[in-house]
Amino acid sequence: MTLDREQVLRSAAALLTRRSTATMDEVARAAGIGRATLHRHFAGRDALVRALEDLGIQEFEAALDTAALDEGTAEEGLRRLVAAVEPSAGLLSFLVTENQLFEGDQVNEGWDRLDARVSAFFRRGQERGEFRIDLTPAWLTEALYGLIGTGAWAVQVGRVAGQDFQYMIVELLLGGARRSVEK
Amino acid sequence: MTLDREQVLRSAAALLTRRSTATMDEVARAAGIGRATLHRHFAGRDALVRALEDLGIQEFEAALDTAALDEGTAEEGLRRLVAAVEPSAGLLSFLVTENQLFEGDQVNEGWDRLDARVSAFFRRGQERGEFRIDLTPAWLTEALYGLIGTGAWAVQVGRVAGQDFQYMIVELLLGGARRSVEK
DNA sequence: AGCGAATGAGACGATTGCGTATCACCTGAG
DNA sequence: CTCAGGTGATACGCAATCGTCTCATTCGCT
Repeated sequence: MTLDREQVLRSAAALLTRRSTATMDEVARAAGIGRATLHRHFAGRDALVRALEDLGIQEFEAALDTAALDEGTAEEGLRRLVAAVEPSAGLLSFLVTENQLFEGDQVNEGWDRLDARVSAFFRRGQERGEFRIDLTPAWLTEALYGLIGTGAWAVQVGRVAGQDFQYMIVELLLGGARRSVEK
Repeated sequence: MTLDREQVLRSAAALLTRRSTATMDEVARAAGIGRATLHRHFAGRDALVRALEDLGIQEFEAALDTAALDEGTAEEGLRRLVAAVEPSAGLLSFLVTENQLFEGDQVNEGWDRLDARVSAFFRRGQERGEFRIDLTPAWLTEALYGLIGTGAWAVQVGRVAGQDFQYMIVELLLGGARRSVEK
Protein backbone atom coordinates (compact mmCIF):
# COMPACT_ATOMS: atom_id res chain seq x y z
CA MET A 1 0.00 0.00 0.00
CA THR A 2 2.43 2.60 -1.22
CA LEU A 3 1.43 6.06 -0.16
CA ASP A 4 0.21 8.29 -2.93
CA ARG A 5 2.03 11.42 -1.98
CA GLU A 6 0.31 13.64 -4.49
CA GLN A 7 -3.14 12.50 -3.51
CA VAL A 8 -2.33 13.30 0.10
CA LEU A 9 -1.28 16.78 -0.96
CA ARG A 10 -4.46 17.21 -2.96
CA SER A 11 -6.79 16.33 -0.13
CA ALA A 12 -4.73 18.45 2.23
CA ALA A 13 -5.09 21.38 -0.13
CA ALA A 14 -8.81 20.84 -0.40
CA LEU A 15 -9.21 20.76 3.36
CA LEU A 16 -6.85 23.62 4.12
CA THR A 17 -8.54 25.76 1.50
CA ARG A 18 -11.77 25.47 3.41
CA ARG A 19 -10.22 25.76 6.86
CA SER A 20 -6.63 26.90 6.96
CA THR A 21 -6.32 26.08 10.67
CA ALA A 22 -7.12 22.41 10.26
CA THR A 23 -5.19 20.05 12.53
CA MET A 24 -2.50 17.69 11.32
CA ASP A 25 -4.80 14.94 12.50
CA GLU A 26 -7.65 16.28 10.42
CA VAL A 27 -5.39 16.55 7.40
CA ALA A 28 -4.36 12.94 7.90
CA ARG A 29 -7.94 11.75 8.29
CA ALA A 30 -9.00 13.68 5.22
CA ALA A 31 -6.33 11.84 3.28
CA GLY A 32 -7.47 8.54 4.74
CA ILE A 33 -4.20 7.90 6.54
CA GLY A 34 -3.00 8.04 10.13
CA ARG A 35 -1.32 10.99 11.70
CA ALA A 36 1.85 8.98 12.19
CA THR A 37 2.10 8.20 8.50
CA LEU A 38 1.52 11.81 7.62
CA HIS A 39 4.41 12.75 9.88
CA ARG A 40 6.61 10.12 8.27
CA HIS A 41 6.25 11.79 4.90
CA PHE A 42 6.15 15.43 5.94
CA ALA A 43 8.40 16.34 8.80
CA GLY A 44 5.84 18.76 10.19
CA ARG A 45 3.21 21.26 9.37
CA ASP A 46 5.72 23.62 7.83
CA ALA A 47 7.08 20.93 5.59
CA LEU A 48 3.55 20.07 4.50
CA VAL A 49 2.76 23.65 3.59
CA ARG A 50 6.07 23.96 1.78
CA ALA A 51 5.29 20.83 -0.19
CA LEU A 52 1.91 22.32 -1.09
CA GLU A 53 3.68 25.49 -2.13
CA ASP A 54 6.03 23.56 -4.37
CA LEU A 55 3.15 21.65 -5.89
CA GLY A 56 1.18 24.82 -6.54
CA ILE A 57 4.13 26.56 -8.15
CA GLN A 58 4.87 23.54 -10.26
CA GLU A 59 1.27 23.27 -11.44
CA PHE A 60 0.97 26.93 -12.21
CA GLU A 61 4.21 26.80 -14.13
CA ALA A 62 2.94 23.82 -16.05
CA ALA A 63 -0.27 25.71 -16.79
CA LEU A 64 1.77 28.60 -18.15
CA ASP A 65 3.64 26.20 -20.40
CA THR A 66 0.44 24.54 -21.55
CA ALA A 67 -1.20 27.86 -22.29
CA ALA A 68 1.53 28.85 -24.77
CA LEU A 69 0.79 32.47 -24.03
CA ASP A 70 2.63 33.75 -27.05
CA GLU A 71 0.66 31.85 -29.65
CA GLY A 72 -2.18 33.74 -31.25
CA THR A 73 -3.71 36.78 -29.63
CA ALA A 74 -3.18 37.69 -26.01
CA GLU A 75 -6.86 37.08 -25.42
CA GLU A 76 -6.60 33.53 -26.68
CA GLY A 77 -3.54 33.00 -24.53
CA LEU A 78 -5.35 34.23 -21.44
CA ARG A 79 -8.29 31.95 -22.12
CA ARG A 80 -5.97 28.99 -22.43
CA LEU A 81 -4.20 29.98 -19.24
CA VAL A 82 -7.37 30.20 -17.18
CA ALA A 83 -8.52 26.89 -18.61
CA ALA A 84 -5.22 25.24 -17.77
CA VAL A 85 -5.12 26.64 -14.27
CA GLU A 86 -8.66 25.74 -13.29
CA PRO A 87 -7.81 22.34 -11.75
CA SER A 88 -5.26 24.07 -9.52
CA ALA A 89 -7.44 27.02 -8.60
CA GLY A 90 -8.32 25.74 -5.14
CA LEU A 91 -4.73 25.02 -4.25
CA LEU A 92 -3.55 28.36 -5.57
CA SER A 93 -6.20 30.30 -3.70
CA PHE A 94 -5.09 28.60 -0.52
CA LEU A 95 -1.46 29.45 -1.13
CA VAL A 96 -2.18 33.05 -2.00
CA THR A 97 -4.09 33.61 1.21
CA GLU A 98 -1.49 31.74 3.23
CA ASN A 99 0.47 34.93 3.63
CA GLN A 100 2.53 33.22 6.28
CA LEU A 101 4.58 32.08 3.31
CA PHE A 102 5.57 35.60 2.41
CA GLU A 103 6.65 37.06 5.69
CA GLY A 104 9.76 35.03 6.31
CA ASP A 105 13.00 35.93 4.62
CA GLN A 106 12.94 32.53 2.93
CA VAL A 107 10.44 33.31 0.20
CA ASN A 108 10.19 30.67 -2.47
CA GLU A 109 11.70 32.20 -5.56
CA GLY A 110 9.17 30.35 -7.67
CA TRP A 111 6.58 33.07 -7.05
CA ASP A 112 8.86 35.69 -8.52
CA ARG A 113 9.34 33.56 -11.61
CA LEU A 114 5.59 33.14 -12.01
CA ASP A 115 4.88 36.80 -11.39
CA ALA A 116 7.49 37.72 -13.96
CA ARG A 117 6.00 35.45 -16.59
CA VAL A 118 2.43 36.59 -16.07
CA SER A 119 3.41 40.22 -15.78
CA ALA A 120 5.47 39.99 -18.96
CA PHE A 121 2.49 38.48 -20.72
CA PHE A 122 0.31 41.43 -19.84
CA ARG A 123 3.05 43.84 -20.81
CA ARG A 124 3.40 42.24 -24.22
CA GLY A 125 -0.34 42.45 -24.62
CA GLN A 126 -0.12 46.15 -23.94
CA GLU A 127 2.71 46.63 -26.39
CA ARG A 128 0.73 44.86 -29.06
CA GLY A 129 -2.18 47.16 -28.45
CA GLU A 130 -4.49 44.47 -27.12
CA PHE A 131 -4.53 45.59 -23.49
CA ARG A 132 -5.06 48.98 -21.93
CA ILE A 133 -1.93 50.71 -20.81
CA ASP A 134 -3.48 52.56 -17.87
CA LEU A 135 -3.73 49.34 -15.86
CA THR A 136 -0.24 48.25 -14.83
CA PRO A 137 0.94 44.70 -15.58
CA ALA A 138 1.57 44.22 -11.87
CA TRP A 139 -2.04 45.05 -11.08
CA LEU A 140 -3.40 42.88 -13.87
CA THR A 141 -1.29 40.03 -12.52
CA GLU A 142 -2.60 40.47 -9.00
CA ALA A 143 -6.12 40.86 -10.29
CA LEU A 144 -5.80 37.60 -12.21
CA TYR A 145 -4.69 35.78 -9.08
CA GLY A 146 -7.46 37.38 -7.09
CA LEU A 147 -10.16 36.53 -9.59
CA ILE A 148 -8.97 32.94 -9.83
CA GLY A 149 -9.20 32.65 -6.07
CA THR A 150 -12.56 34.39 -5.95
CA GLY A 151 -13.83 32.18 -8.74
CA ALA A 152 -12.73 29.02 -6.97
CA TRP A 153 -14.46 30.22 -3.81
CA ALA A 154 -17.64 31.22 -5.63
CA VAL A 155 -17.86 27.82 -7.29
CA GLN A 156 -17.19 26.01 -4.04
CA VAL A 157 -19.99 27.76 -2.18
CA GLY A 158 -22.29 27.40 -5.14
CA ARG A 159 -22.64 31.04 -6.13
CA VAL A 160 -21.26 30.29 -9.58
CA ALA A 161 -21.76 27.14 -11.61
CA GLY A 162 -18.58 25.17 -12.05
CA GLN A 163 -18.89 25.20 -15.81
CA ASP A 164 -18.93 29.00 -15.82
CA PHE A 165 -15.63 29.33 -13.96
CA GLN A 166 -13.47 30.07 -16.98
CA TYR A 167 -15.99 32.26 -18.73
CA MET A 168 -16.74 34.45 -15.75
CA ILE A 169 -13.09 35.08 -14.98
CA VAL A 170 -11.88 35.70 -18.49
CA GLU A 171 -14.82 37.82 -19.55
CA LEU A 172 -14.62 40.02 -16.49
CA LEU A 173 -10.87 40.36 -16.64
CA LEU A 174 -10.87 41.15 -20.35
CA GLY A 175 -14.09 42.98 -20.98
CA GLY A 176 -15.28 44.20 -17.61
CA ALA A 177 -18.86 44.60 -16.53
CA ARG A 178 -19.68 47.60 -18.68
CA ARG A 179 -21.83 46.88 -21.65
CA SER A 180 -20.06 48.05 -24.76
CA VAL A 181 -21.94 50.06 -27.29
CA GLU A 182 -20.91 47.53 -29.87
CA LYS A 183 -19.84 44.09 -28.94
CA MET B 1 -7.65 56.73 29.84
CA THR B 2 -10.87 55.36 28.51
CA LEU B 3 -10.21 52.59 26.06
CA ASP B 4 -10.82 53.51 22.47
CA ARG B 5 -12.62 50.39 21.46
CA GLU B 6 -12.72 51.21 17.80
CA GLN B 7 -9.03 51.99 17.61
CA VAL B 8 -8.28 48.64 19.22
CA LEU B 9 -10.41 46.96 16.58
CA ARG B 10 -8.66 48.88 13.82
CA SER B 11 -5.17 47.88 14.87
CA ALA B 12 -6.36 44.32 15.42
CA ALA B 13 -7.73 44.27 11.91
CA ALA B 14 -4.51 45.65 10.50
CA LEU B 15 -2.47 43.01 12.28
CA LEU B 16 -4.77 40.10 11.60
CA THR B 17 -4.96 41.04 7.94
CA ARG B 18 -1.23 40.55 7.69
CA ARG B 19 -1.07 37.49 9.88
CA SER B 20 -4.38 35.87 10.72
CA THR B 21 -2.81 33.60 13.32
CA ALA B 22 -1.51 36.42 15.47
CA THR B 23 -1.62 35.83 19.21
CA MET B 24 -3.98 37.61 21.54
CA ASP B 25 -0.86 39.04 23.15
CA GLU B 26 0.36 40.36 19.82
CA VAL B 27 -3.03 41.87 19.11
CA ALA B 28 -2.93 43.60 22.48
CA ARG B 29 0.60 44.89 21.98
CA ALA B 30 -0.27 46.14 18.53
CA ALA B 31 -3.08 48.14 20.09
CA GLY B 32 -0.74 49.44 22.77
CA ILE B 33 -2.61 47.79 25.60
CA GLY B 34 -2.07 44.80 27.86
CA ARG B 35 -3.43 41.38 27.21
CA ALA B 36 -5.55 41.56 30.36
CA THR B 37 -7.24 44.72 29.17
CA LEU B 38 -7.92 43.18 25.80
CA HIS B 39 -9.59 40.27 27.54
CA ARG B 40 -11.67 42.64 29.65
CA HIS B 41 -13.25 44.11 26.54
CA PHE B 42 -13.46 41.04 24.36
CA ALA B 43 -14.27 37.83 26.15
CA GLY B 44 -11.96 35.85 23.90
CA ARG B 45 -10.61 35.46 20.45
CA ASP B 46 -13.99 34.53 19.08
CA ALA B 47 -15.59 37.59 20.55
CA LEU B 48 -12.86 39.75 19.07
CA VAL B 49 -13.36 38.32 15.61
CA ARG B 50 -17.11 38.73 15.96
CA ALA B 51 -16.63 42.35 16.93
CA LEU B 52 -14.45 42.82 13.87
CA GLU B 53 -17.13 41.19 11.79
CA ASP B 54 -19.76 43.55 13.16
CA LEU B 55 -17.53 46.53 12.53
CA GLY B 56 -16.81 45.46 8.99
CA ILE B 57 -20.46 44.88 8.19
CA GLN B 58 -21.38 48.21 9.71
CA GLU B 59 -18.73 50.05 7.74
CA PHE B 60 -19.63 48.37 4.50
CA GLU B 61 -23.26 49.16 5.07
CA ALA B 62 -22.36 52.77 5.76
CA ALA B 63 -20.32 52.83 2.57
CA LEU B 64 -23.33 51.56 0.66
CA ASP B 65 -25.42 54.34 2.14
CA THR B 66 -22.80 56.96 1.39
CA ALA B 67 -22.43 55.77 -2.18
CA ALA B 68 -26.11 56.39 -2.94
CA LEU B 69 -25.93 53.72 -5.60
CA ASP B 70 -29.15 54.76 -7.25
CA GLU B 71 -28.18 58.32 -8.00
CA GLY B 72 -26.85 58.96 -11.47
CA THR B 73 -25.46 56.17 -13.60
CA ALA B 74 -24.50 52.79 -12.23
CA GLU B 75 -20.91 53.54 -13.11
CA GLU B 76 -20.92 56.65 -10.98
CA GLY B 77 -22.50 54.72 -8.15
CA LEU B 78 -19.84 52.05 -8.34
CA ARG B 79 -17.08 54.63 -8.28
CA ARG B 80 -18.59 56.22 -5.20
CA LEU B 81 -18.93 52.84 -3.55
CA VAL B 82 -15.31 51.87 -4.10
CA ALA B 83 -14.21 55.28 -2.86
CA ALA B 84 -16.35 54.95 0.24
CA VAL B 85 -15.19 51.45 0.98
CA GLU B 86 -11.48 52.08 0.57
CA PRO B 87 -10.78 52.88 4.24
CA SER B 88 -12.37 49.57 5.21
CA ALA B 89 -10.71 47.52 2.50
CA GLY B 90 -8.12 45.95 4.80
CA LEU B 91 -10.70 44.94 7.37
CA LEU B 92 -13.03 43.55 4.73
CA SER B 93 -10.32 41.52 3.06
CA PHE B 94 -9.49 39.99 6.40
CA LEU B 95 -13.11 39.10 7.07
CA VAL B 96 -13.64 37.62 3.64
CA THR B 97 -10.68 35.30 4.01
CA GLU B 98 -11.65 34.40 7.57
CA ASN B 99 -13.83 31.63 6.28
CA GLN B 100 -14.08 30.32 9.79
CA LEU B 101 -16.93 32.80 10.04
CA PHE B 102 -18.95 31.01 7.43
CA GLU B 103 -18.77 27.41 8.48
CA GLY B 104 -20.77 27.56 11.69
CA ASP B 105 -24.52 27.52 11.60
CA GLN B 106 -24.50 30.93 13.23
CA VAL B 107 -23.70 33.03 10.20
CA ASN B 108 -24.09 36.74 10.69
CA GLU B 109 -27.11 37.74 8.66
CA GLY B 110 -25.44 41.03 7.85
CA TRP B 111 -23.53 39.43 5.00
CA ASP B 112 -26.75 38.36 3.35
CA ARG B 113 -28.06 41.90 3.59
CA LEU B 114 -24.90 43.29 2.04
CA ASP B 115 -24.82 40.68 -0.69
CA ALA B 116 -28.42 41.43 -1.50
CA ARG B 117 -27.82 45.16 -1.79
CA VAL B 118 -24.72 44.83 -3.96
CA SER B 119 -26.24 42.12 -6.07
CA ALA B 120 -29.39 44.16 -6.58
CA PHE B 121 -27.27 47.10 -7.67
CA PHE B 122 -25.61 45.06 -10.37
CA ARG B 123 -28.95 43.66 -11.45
CA ARG B 124 -30.43 47.14 -11.80
CA GLY B 125 -27.39 48.13 -13.82
CA GLN B 126 -28.09 45.23 -16.12
CA GLU B 127 -31.75 46.13 -16.46
CA ARG B 128 -30.84 49.68 -17.35
CA GLY B 129 -28.52 48.43 -20.04
CA GLU B 130 -25.33 49.63 -18.39
CA PHE B 131 -23.95 46.24 -17.44
CA ARG B 132 -23.54 43.05 -19.40
CA ILE B 133 -26.14 40.42 -18.77
CA ASP B 134 -23.88 37.43 -19.35
CA LEU B 135 -22.08 37.99 -16.05
CA THR B 136 -24.40 37.16 -13.18
CA PRO B 137 -24.98 39.70 -10.41
CA ALA B 138 -23.77 37.09 -7.91
CA TRP B 139 -20.48 36.78 -9.72
CA LEU B 140 -20.05 40.53 -10.10
CA THR B 141 -20.67 40.84 -6.38
CA GLU B 142 -18.06 38.25 -5.53
CA ALA B 143 -15.65 39.75 -8.02
CA LEU B 144 -16.07 43.16 -6.42
CA TYR B 145 -15.25 41.72 -3.01
CA GLY B 146 -12.30 39.84 -4.44
CA LEU B 147 -10.88 42.84 -6.25
CA ILE B 148 -11.23 45.02 -3.18
CA GLY B 149 -9.30 42.45 -1.19
CA THR B 150 -6.72 42.00 -3.90
CA GLY B 151 -6.36 45.75 -4.22
CA ALA B 152 -5.84 46.19 -0.49
CA TRP B 153 -3.19 43.47 -0.57
CA ALA B 154 -1.45 44.89 -3.63
CA VAL B 155 -1.27 48.32 -2.04
CA GLN B 156 0.00 46.90 1.21
CA VAL B 157 2.88 45.03 -0.38
CA GLY B 158 3.64 47.97 -2.62
CA ARG B 159 2.70 46.50 -5.97
CA VAL B 160 0.13 49.22 -6.53
CA ALA B 161 0.36 52.83 -5.42
CA GLY B 162 -2.17 53.70 -2.76
CA GLN B 163 -3.57 56.54 -4.81
CA ASP B 164 -4.38 54.17 -7.64
CA PHE B 165 -6.49 51.85 -5.51
CA GLN B 166 -9.88 53.14 -6.61
CA TYR B 167 -8.94 53.62 -10.23
CA MET B 168 -7.45 50.18 -10.70
CA ILE B 169 -10.41 48.42 -9.16
CA VAL B 170 -13.16 50.36 -10.85
CA GLU B 171 -11.54 50.46 -14.24
CA LEU B 172 -10.84 46.76 -14.27
CA LEU B 173 -14.26 45.85 -12.95
CA LEU B 174 -16.07 48.09 -15.37
CA GLY B 175 -13.94 48.12 -18.47
CA GLY B 176 -11.69 45.11 -18.22
CA ALA B 177 -8.19 44.83 -19.55
CA ARG B 178 -9.08 44.73 -23.22
CA ARG B 179 -8.37 47.88 -25.10
CA SER B 180 -11.53 49.18 -26.71
CA VAL B 181 -11.47 50.23 -30.30
CA GLU B 182 -12.58 53.66 -29.23
CA LYS B 183 -12.01 54.95 -25.76
C1' DA C 1 -5.58 66.01 47.38
C1' DG C 2 -8.52 61.98 47.49
C1' DC C 3 -11.01 58.24 45.68
C1' DG C 4 -12.93 54.95 42.57
C1' DA C 5 -12.37 52.79 38.24
C1' DA C 6 -9.43 51.11 34.85
C1' DT C 7 -5.06 49.41 33.42
C1' DG C 8 -0.56 46.75 33.09
C1' DA C 9 2.26 43.20 34.48
C1' DG C 10 2.79 38.86 35.92
C1' DA C 11 1.49 34.19 37.55
C1' DC C 12 -1.35 30.19 37.26
C1' DG C 13 -3.80 26.06 35.60
C1' DA C 14 -5.94 24.05 31.66
C1' DT C 15 -6.23 22.97 27.05
C1' DT C 16 -4.62 21.99 22.64
C1' DG C 17 -1.82 20.42 19.12
C1' DC C 18 2.74 18.99 17.76
C1' DG C 19 6.56 15.75 17.24
C1' DT C 20 8.35 11.38 18.62
C1' DA C 21 8.39 6.67 20.10
C1' DT C 22 6.44 2.19 20.59
C1' DC C 23 4.02 -1.85 19.25
C1' DA C 24 0.97 -4.83 16.76
C1' DC C 25 -0.77 -5.71 12.23
C1' DC C 26 -0.86 -6.14 7.39
C1' DT C 27 0.99 -6.77 2.86
C1' DG C 28 3.85 -7.98 -0.84
C1' DA C 29 8.21 -9.85 -2.52
C1' DG C 30 11.39 -13.54 -2.49
C1' DC D 1 6.13 -19.68 4.13
C1' DT D 2 9.07 -16.05 5.78
C1' DC D 3 10.41 -11.72 6.52
C1' DA D 4 11.21 -6.91 5.81
C1' DG D 5 9.02 -2.68 5.23
C1' DG D 6 5.15 0.23 5.69
C1' DT D 7 1.09 1.48 8.28
C1' DG D 8 -2.39 2.55 12.10
C1' DA D 9 -3.31 3.17 16.73
C1' DT D 10 -1.82 4.82 20.88
C1' DA D 11 0.87 7.03 24.44
C1' DC D 12 4.04 10.38 26.12
C1' DG D 13 6.47 14.78 26.86
C1' DC D 14 6.77 19.38 25.34
C1' DA D 15 5.65 24.01 23.92
C1' DA D 16 2.39 27.51 22.92
C1' DT D 17 -1.57 29.87 23.87
C1' DC D 18 -5.66 30.77 26.18
C1' DG D 19 -8.61 32.48 29.90
C1' DT D 20 -8.52 33.88 34.63
C1' DC D 21 -6.86 35.89 38.69
C1' DT D 22 -4.25 39.00 41.69
C1' DC D 23 -2.05 43.14 42.92
C1' DA D 24 0.23 47.40 42.48
C1' DT D 25 -0.06 51.47 39.74
C1' DT D 26 -2.13 55.07 37.17
C1' DC D 27 -5.69 57.86 35.40
C1' DG D 28 -9.71 60.78 35.60
C1' DC D 29 -13.00 63.08 38.09
C1' DT D 30 -14.60 65.65 42.05
